[in-house]
Amino acid sequence: MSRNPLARLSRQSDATATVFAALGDSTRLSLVLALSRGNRQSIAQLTESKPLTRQAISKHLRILESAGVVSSRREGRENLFALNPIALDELRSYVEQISEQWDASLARLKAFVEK
Amino acid sequence: MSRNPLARLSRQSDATATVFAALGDSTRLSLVLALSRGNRQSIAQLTESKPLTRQAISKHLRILESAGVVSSRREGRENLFALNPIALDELRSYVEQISEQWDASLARLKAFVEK
DNA sequence: TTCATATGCCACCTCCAGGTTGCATATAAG
DNA sequence: CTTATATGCAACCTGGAGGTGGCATATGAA
Repeated sequence: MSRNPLARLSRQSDATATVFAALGDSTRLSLVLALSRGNRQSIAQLTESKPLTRQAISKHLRILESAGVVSSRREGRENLFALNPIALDELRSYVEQISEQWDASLARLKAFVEK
Repeated sequence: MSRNPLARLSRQSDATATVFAALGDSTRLSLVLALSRGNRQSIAQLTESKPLTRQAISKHLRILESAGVVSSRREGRENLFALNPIALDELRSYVEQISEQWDASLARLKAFVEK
């Protein structure tokens, strides 16, 4: 088990690409936005405000779910969706790791130049 | 100009979806990773370690560039690419805003239940 | 000058993401 | 029981994403 941050990032990168891809569609991003209010919402509710078919929204929700961004639970005849805060945390940590890596290398470069 | 955080998020969301989409491909994510070491690298250099054609890598780099994740500068006969830290900052801020929104709504819910 | 290297541009191919419609089914409401 | 609502599933369509190879061109090296 290496502690090399680049190696760690590279190991995670496939799953991370999936999460990024899930968020890389404006419809899905708007769904995430709608769910970020914290209320669990059914597919029908999430469809109401959007110019798409219920089936389209349903597909998007499945994509978000299989990426771990969202989780669902059947309740009666409706399927209620909510954000999965864990995915947000992982995403944030990934972005921060890349930023830090980048900042570190810039600092190294600066130190070298000023030497 | 509303101060409503959801409205602000929604206004940004199109550009943000583009950035997420740019990072939502494992090849491009690995390019970002390679560039996160901080050295400017040419297309040929970035292609070396990958099982793809130079043209494919070139296309991916253009996508990253038009999303603002990367910037390039022609130098002699080579085109040198580097990470654009601004995009990373914006991404981080977006993820954090969604997280905060989510946390706030959970807190509200908790307060309501415990009332 | 001549040769090798680094890119850009273009045409072309294949496959899947994003949408739609139609039909079946389960559950709530009257 | 009958009707309306909420979803799931499957077939189908279309455009663009991701790759390739070929050829032209600019620049560094011998």
